[in-house]
Formats: sequence, structure tokens, C-alpha cells
Amino acid sequence: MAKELTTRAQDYSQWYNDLVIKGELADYSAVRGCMVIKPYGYALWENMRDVLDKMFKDTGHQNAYFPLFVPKSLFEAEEKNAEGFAKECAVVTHYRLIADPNNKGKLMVDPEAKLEEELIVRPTSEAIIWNTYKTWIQSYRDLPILVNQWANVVRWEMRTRLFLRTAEFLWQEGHTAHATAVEAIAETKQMLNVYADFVENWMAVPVLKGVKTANERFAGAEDTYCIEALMQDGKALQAGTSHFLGQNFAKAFDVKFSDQNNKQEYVWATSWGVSTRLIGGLVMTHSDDEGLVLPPRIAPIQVVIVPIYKGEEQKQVLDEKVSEMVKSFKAAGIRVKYDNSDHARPGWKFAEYELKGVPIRIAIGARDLENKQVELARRDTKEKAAVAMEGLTQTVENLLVEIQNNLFERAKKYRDEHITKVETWEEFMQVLDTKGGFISAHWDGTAETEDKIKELAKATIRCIPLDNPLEDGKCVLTGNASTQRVLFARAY
RNA sequence: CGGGAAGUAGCGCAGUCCGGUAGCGUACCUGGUUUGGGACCAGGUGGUCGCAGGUUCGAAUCCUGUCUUCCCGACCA
Repeated sequence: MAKELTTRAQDYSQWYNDLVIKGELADYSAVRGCMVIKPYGYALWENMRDVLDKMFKDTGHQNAYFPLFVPKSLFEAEEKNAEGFAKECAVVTHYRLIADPNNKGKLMVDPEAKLEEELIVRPTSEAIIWNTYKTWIQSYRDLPILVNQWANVVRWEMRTRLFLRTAEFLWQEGHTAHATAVEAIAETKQMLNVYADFVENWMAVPVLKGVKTANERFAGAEDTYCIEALMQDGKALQAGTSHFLGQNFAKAFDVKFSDQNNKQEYVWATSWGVSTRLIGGLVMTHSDDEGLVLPPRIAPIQVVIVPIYKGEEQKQVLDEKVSEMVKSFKAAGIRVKYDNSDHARPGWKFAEYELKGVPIRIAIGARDLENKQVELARRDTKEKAAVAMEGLTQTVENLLVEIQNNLFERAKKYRDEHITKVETWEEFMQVLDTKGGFISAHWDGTAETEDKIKELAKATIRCIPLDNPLEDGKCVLTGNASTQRVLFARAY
């Protein structure tokens, strides 16, 4: 029987959950709020990770690894950062279990094994890293430090959703140290551009680059730059952030260096990260009611080949023919899977690989061998065509590029059509409730107005776009004078 | 943390009101026929019904407690 998928129109949230679980990206686990990332989903993450990792290294960064645990005294050193994360920290208080004398076969926490100082399971690593940088930095010659780490972090969220918000998630966090503010700001912007480049050109997800308002800023940052994407239900998703941390952490951890004039200066910092949340954004950007739709450049399987045969004899002929094709594909760097397993019939396989979002499917049977052709089906448009075996590898290479471009253009068109300029509060609410997407509106620049809008509309300022044109106007809520439009949306 | 729902075979569910020793679909195994959009026939395997206690001759079913998960909300760099 078919794996029943909920459609987007029926229940968008359920559709998303169905895709993640039935598409075998991830599954719920026995641990509240934590997911199991399954091999197919992890392969996707590995592809994303590998591309990003190369981009980081190409911009001069190195990987390192810091501890999972942060002593409480270090964690609280940068006050704003600590306060921002305090209410969602997992805390280790003991280090040993013993047999429970009142409950045979069960264990209990040994009250004798209480830690002198509690350990915070990192929700982010600024504290432990800056405490370390203190020992790495003495002179301007030690700067800059350009380090990234691939890690897991824990944020004890009250409400979780697969990939979008889980208690534990995988990410990378870059932490850099610089001699000047100018240099640190340049780094912050550079990494924002790296993220935008990756998300748009590899994931085919269009993003808006901008800077957060003070309210939405990372705890402990001077400025938070972000890329914002738009999902098919009209809600925005923060896809990545890059923070200019000023000297906040240097001061909190007393990290100084001697400059060329032997003067002691505090170090300037940045941090930047993207997480497995990107996978959630990917799913909600491209997928449809038949299942996942993955962009070719990061799809674990780019091409699946399904043989159609009657009897063992035909199968062997096909196996032989297809092995040549596979060899040619692999030589061209195409990630290909030949599924000649006998326990499922072709129709079942078609549906299965559509559900899993494989960009191209090739079906080949006796009929095709005779005509020296194959059936080529593309996942993004669901179009099927008979194409010649002659030059097939080139045909497939071209089609992969075309699909990649089509996905991006399709998503960008949708996104652009869902940026709406509004002038009045009535329009603001109407667009929000009926059309969704980003709303470009004037805002008087105060946190009070921002809070009020959040309360009234459940919409937040996603960002102030970079290179935002100045334009005199009136705040959409208060009518006060405003110098520029900002982007509002309901968000994940 | 507030509200709701659910825990019975790998997965999805019925049975619970009205107590009598567990069933359906799918998956899985065997054999056969099949194979161009989620095949069909036949025969099988698999669960002491989340956990603990109570009522009863007898509990998936009634009572008490407890644990867990999901959904909605609040919260969310």
C-alpha cells in the first residue's frame, strides 16, 4: 500500500513531519525533543557540511574542537550572553549513579557525587572558546584567529519540531578574533556572504541578507547579520547568522593583546553559525505533495536507475547495460544509484524515489534497449521524456544543472511575489493573515513599537535589509516618522 | 509551563463504554505467478496491550498512581 502523505493544503505541519519521517531524513527518538538523523538525512547533512567546510577553509579558517561542557562560572562571565541562554540550558550536577537500595535493579543519582561546580551543556561555545583564546593571544602577531568547530549543542526548548527546533542539534560555529573592529566587521560580513552563497547556489534557497534589530540580536552581540528565507506556507525562516561581537567577550574574559606600539588592547570578535535547521528550510522550500524535492548539488542520490524486466534473463541484460551507464555517470562525478532489487516492482520504486526527492529517475526496459533510449523523469516538474542512450551522461549532467536552476528560480519567484509593501496597519494585518510572506513597511525604529507589533500580529522584524534604500515615510503602527522600510514576517 | 491527544505485533490502527485470556491493514518469512506508476494467490512468523499497584474467580478493558511521546499555545539569539 502507498505511504500516505498529508498534503500541504490539509495540514502544512503534518505534511512537513510526514516528509521528514517517511522520506527517511530523521525520526523521533526516545529522548524528548531529540531526533535520530537517519542515514539518508545524514548523507544530506554531510554533503552540506563538506561544501561549507571547504568554503570556510577557502576563506582562511581552520577547524578545532572545544569541550561539550562549560563550567558555570565561565558561562556566566559574559552577562548578556548568559542571560539570553540561561532558561534553556541543560545542567550537569552529578557525576555518578549507584544502585537504588529501595528499588531493586534500578539506579539512582549518587547524592555523594555532587559536582563542586555545575557544568553547562553548551548551548553555544563563546564562553569556553574565549576562555581558551585568552591563553592563545598575547600579541597582534597572534591575530587574527580564524577557527570553526563542527559540533552538537543543546538548547532545552519547550516545544520542538524535527530539524527546525530540536533540543540537541548539529551545527558549525565560527569564532574569530581580530585586532580591529574594522577587520572583525569585515569578517562578519564575509561569512554572511559565504552563507548566502551556499544557501542560494547549493541549496537553491533564495535568501534576504540583512541585519537584526536590537530586540532580535544575538545575546552578547553588537550586531547580528542574518539570511532569511521564505517557506511555502508564508512563514520566514532564519537560515543563518553572523555576529559582530565587539569587545564584549574580550572584556568578559580579559583577552588583550599588545599592538605594534606595545599598547594593550581588547580583541574584537565575531561568531557565525548554521545548523541542521537548514535541512528543515530545504524541505519546506522545494518539496511538494508527492514528497521531498532535493536540489541536485546536495542530493545524496542525484540519479536513480530503475530496471524494468520480465524474467531473470532480461534482468541480466539490463544489469550489464546499466553497469556501463553507471560507470560513465560516476566518471562524470554524478551520484548514481542502480536499484535492481527484486523485492519491489517498478511502480513502487518510482513512488519511493519521488518521496525521497531524487532529482532524476531513469527507467530502462527491453523496449528501450531496442530503441537505444531510456525514460528520463525529472522530480521538480514531474516531466517524463524518452531520450537517446547516446550522450546520456551529458544529457543528465545538463539536466541536473537545469533542475538546480529551476528550483532556485521557482523559489525566488515565489519569494519575490511574497514581499509586499504596505502603508497602513489594516493592510499589514490583511496581508499577514491572507497572503503571508515578508511585509516591507515603515517602522519608527523603537523597540516599543516592535514589541507591540509582535504582540498584535505575532510578526517580528526579520531584518533590516543590507543596502536598504532610505525613504521617508510613516510607521505602519504609530504613524511616527520613519527613514526606511524593514521586513516583517511571522517566523519559525 | 498551560491546554489537548495518545501509548495494544516493526509501522498504522480497532477492541476499552458493557471484564471472560487479543484482532485488522501493512511490513516480514516460504512457495508460485508477476514486473512500463505503490502486484496477486496460498501458507506462515511475530504482542502476556507503557510501567507499578489495587478491585475481581478472572483485567488491554474498572480504580489509583506514575512514566513517556506527539499536537496547540506561551517561550524561542
